Amino acid sequence: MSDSTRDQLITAAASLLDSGGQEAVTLRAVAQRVGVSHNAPYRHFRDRAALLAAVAQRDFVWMRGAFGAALSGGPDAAASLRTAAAALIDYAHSHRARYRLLFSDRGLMPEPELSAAAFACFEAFAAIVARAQGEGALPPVETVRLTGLIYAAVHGAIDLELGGRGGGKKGLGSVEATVGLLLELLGRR
Amino acid sequence: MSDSTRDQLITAAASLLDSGGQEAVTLRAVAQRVGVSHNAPYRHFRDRAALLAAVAQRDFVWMRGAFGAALSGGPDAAASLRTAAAALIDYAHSHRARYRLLFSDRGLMPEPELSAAAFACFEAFAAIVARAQGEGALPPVETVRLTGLIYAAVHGAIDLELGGRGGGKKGLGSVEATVGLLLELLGRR
DNA sequence: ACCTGAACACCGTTCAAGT
DNA sequence: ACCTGAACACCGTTCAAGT
Repeated sequence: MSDSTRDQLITAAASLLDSGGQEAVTLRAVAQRVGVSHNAPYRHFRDRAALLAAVAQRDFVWMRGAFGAALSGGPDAAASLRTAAAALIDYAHSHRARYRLLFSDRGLMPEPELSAAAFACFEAFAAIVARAQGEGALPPVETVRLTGLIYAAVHGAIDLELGGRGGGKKGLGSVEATVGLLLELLGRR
Repeated sequence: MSDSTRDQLITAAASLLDSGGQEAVTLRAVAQRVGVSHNAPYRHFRDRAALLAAVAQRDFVWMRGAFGAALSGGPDAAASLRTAAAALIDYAHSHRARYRLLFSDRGLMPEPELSAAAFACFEAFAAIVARAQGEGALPPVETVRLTGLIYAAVHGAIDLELGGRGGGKKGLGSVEATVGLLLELLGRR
């Protein structure tokens, strides 16, 4: 059984994002990869943005699963937190354009299903933070706010690097080092 | 004395960024605002990216000045730090597309002058962090790394909000609140 | 229900000229 | 040195048909 045309279009778009970035994802190139005419995608997606949203949707679900696995897999919540952050960083490095599609792209969020998937992903991360707070590895402030802070810091470090703003001459270390510093400083009490 | 055509093109591009975002900045629209033919910009900029880089360059210089003013204007370094962060947040809210151009856009940084301006801006921010450390308001870790962390967190909070990822349902507060929480937690020792 | 081919309006960029 | 008009290759999107 082969995938449906719709699934093939999503897969082709994701692959083009990886190999050539956002600008490489033209509906014509996507259609060509699947072997359909250049406007066949309009039978499955409202427009280009909706196709990209479908790619993001799929990845948000995967990411949520990775966070869930991190929570149940570590020896303690602090380790789970580091595992989750590492998963996010690895994903960003392996799929630069897709990372930005999920976490930076404006004009994608109106899709309600996508917002829900993004929210579920955030909640899975928050569950790890909550447990780490319970274990005393993070300060006992309101969990949502603390999660928002850590999420923002990790995202910011990744995004600056992807945009070429973190590079060598500024002297700031890797994304991993920045996140490590944050967790270390938050852990001291 | 009117501005040079080059300056007028930069101003027109910045204005279009504010009113319609990146996609509104077509060389044709820019040229039309200035009253020249649609390809006159090529006499002043290598291509569209170079024009956008010139906009970013101008704003990086302004931002560096704002950081410098924050450093010399506050009663103490902690206040200067909050002023600098507030300036960044205000700029992001007032010029959404321009903020992303400066801090997220890939494929802009190759321009060496722009990299230098971005670096100078970061250094001005680092000077504030260093003084805050000297006053005991921030932990005594390596200044570059701490600056990178704070920069990343502020940027991440802003970028998530600009991308629609910070919004209401997640329950995380405003960018100001997130940054405030970070500085509060870093200040406890 | 799904797909195709032609067409439209729009871009960035290049080029041969013009002053 | 700076600007113009025509042209090229490329897009997203729409539409009238086809099976």
